[in-house]
Amino acid sequence: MKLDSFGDWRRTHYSVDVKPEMDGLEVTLFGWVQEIRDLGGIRFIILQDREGTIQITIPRKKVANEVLSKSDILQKRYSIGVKGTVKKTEVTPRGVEVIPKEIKIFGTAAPQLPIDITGKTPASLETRLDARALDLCQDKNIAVFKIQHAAVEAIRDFLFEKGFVEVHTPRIIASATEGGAALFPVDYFGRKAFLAQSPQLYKEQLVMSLEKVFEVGPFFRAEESHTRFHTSEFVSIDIEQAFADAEDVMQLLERLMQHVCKVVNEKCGKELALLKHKIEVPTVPFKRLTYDEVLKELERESVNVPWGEDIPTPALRTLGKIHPHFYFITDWPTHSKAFYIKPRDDKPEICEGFDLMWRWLELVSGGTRIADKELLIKRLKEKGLNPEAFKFHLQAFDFGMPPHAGWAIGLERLTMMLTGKRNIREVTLYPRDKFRVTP
RNA sequence: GCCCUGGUAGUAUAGUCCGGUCUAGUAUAAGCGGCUGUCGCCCGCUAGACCCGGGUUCAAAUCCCGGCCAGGGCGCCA
Repeated sequence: MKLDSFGDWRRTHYSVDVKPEMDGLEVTLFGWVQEIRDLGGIRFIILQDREGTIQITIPRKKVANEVLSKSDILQKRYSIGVKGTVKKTEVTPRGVEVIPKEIKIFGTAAPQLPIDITGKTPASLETRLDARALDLCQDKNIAVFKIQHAAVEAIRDFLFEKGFVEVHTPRIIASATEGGAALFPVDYFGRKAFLAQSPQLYKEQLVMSLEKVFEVGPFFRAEESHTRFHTSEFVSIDIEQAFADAEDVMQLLERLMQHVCKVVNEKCGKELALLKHKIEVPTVPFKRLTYDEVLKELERESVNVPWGEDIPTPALRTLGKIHPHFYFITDWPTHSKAFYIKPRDDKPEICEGFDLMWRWLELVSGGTRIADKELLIKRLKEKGLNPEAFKFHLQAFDFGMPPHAGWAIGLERLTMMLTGKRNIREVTLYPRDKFRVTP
C-alpha cells in the first residue's frame, strides 16, 4: 500500500484534550486505530494515542468520498492522522467525537496481531513479552511506565533540591570488584572486562570531590536467580553523601519515599485507577526494626533464622505480613553485609547497614561506609577478597576520604510497589533474564 | 541449579485423571457478507491447533521416558 506523506500536518491536540467545549473546532489528531466498529451506514474508529482515546465517527452518507474510501482500508494498529471537526454529542461516554475531513495512513499493521490490544482476550506474560512493542501499546502498560516516569522525575527533583549532583559512572569495569555476585564478562579489546553490577566503588570515590552524588542507570548481574523480583539487567537509583552516616541517609530516604508516593498519587490518578491500584502516602519516620528484633518477631511466628544468617525469602514473606508497609531493618550482623559497610565502633559484630523493606520486598539497601583504609583492607580479607584487586579503589583512601553513607533503590521493585504488579518483568520495558535476551 | 504445575488455532481456554464418534468443543481475533449511534456492537458464513523426539498399544491430545520452554516456589544473589 502507498502510504501518505506526513507533510505539513502537525498535531493540534492529544485525544484526551478534545473537549465538548471545542464543538465546531478543527483539530489534527495523530495516533493508532485501536478498534473499528462498522455498523454499515455509520462507522466508528477509536483513535488511540499516548494519552488516551477519542472516537472518530464516519457517517457514510455525510463524509467526503476520499474519507470514506480511506476509512475502508483502515485496520487495527494502523498509524493514522485525522483532520476533522469536533462535535459535541450526548451519545459517547466522553461527550465528544470527531467527524473527519481528511484521513492519512502513515503506517500499516498485520491483520492478525499476536495479542489482543483491547485486552478482551488476555495473553500470557510470555506471549506479551515476545511481542513487547505491541504489548506496550496497551493502555495499562502505558500507565505502568508513566507511573515509573513520574517516580523517577520526583526522585530527581527531590535530590536536585537537596543539592545532589547527577553523575554517570562506568558500566565497563576491570575486575570483579565486589566478589560474591556473578558478573557478565566482556571482551574489551582482547582484555577481559565486566559489566558493572553496581556503581558502589565509584560513587564512594566521588564523595571526595562532589560530596553529594546520585546516579540512575542500569546494572548487570549474572545470577542464577529465577524469581519474579530478579532480572539480570535492572535500573538502580544510587546516592552517596559525604559527611553523613546511615541515619542521615535513612531520613533522606524516608522523606524521598513519602514524596514519591505523594507525587505519583497527584500526577497519576488516572493511571492508578486504570491499574486498580492505590498508593498510601506513608508517614515519617518509618518503623525501624533491628535485625535482632526481626529474628524475635519471626520466632514468635515459628520461623527460626539462626543469628548471623541472611533472612531467607519465606521468612521475609512472614515479616511482610506483620509489617504490610515500609520499614527499615537495621543493625545487621557485619559479616552478612558487603565489605564496605561500616561495623559499629562499640560493637564490631554489628554493622551500620540497613535495608528498606516494603512488605516482604527489599526495595533499598544502604548504610554508613567504611572511610578508614586499614579497616577496609581488613574487611576485604575477612570476606575472602584480595586487596590487590582493589588497589585502584583503595588509593582513593589516600586522598582524603570523608565519612560517608548512601543507598541504592531498585527502580523496578519500586515500580512494582507503585503499580501493584507482581512480576518484575511487567514493569521492565524489555526484561532480561537467564532465558530471555530478546526482543 | 532444585521442586511443583503446565505446554491444544493469532490469543485465551475445554478435553488429559479413566486411551477409542475428538471428524478436537468454546470465546475472541482474522477473512468474506449484512446492518446509521456503536462503545466488550450485533447477525451469517469461511479458514485456523494437540511443543519436539522416542516408547507402550489394535488404537495416543490423553499413558511412559527424554528434551526444550513457561508460570509459581526454593536456592543463589553488595
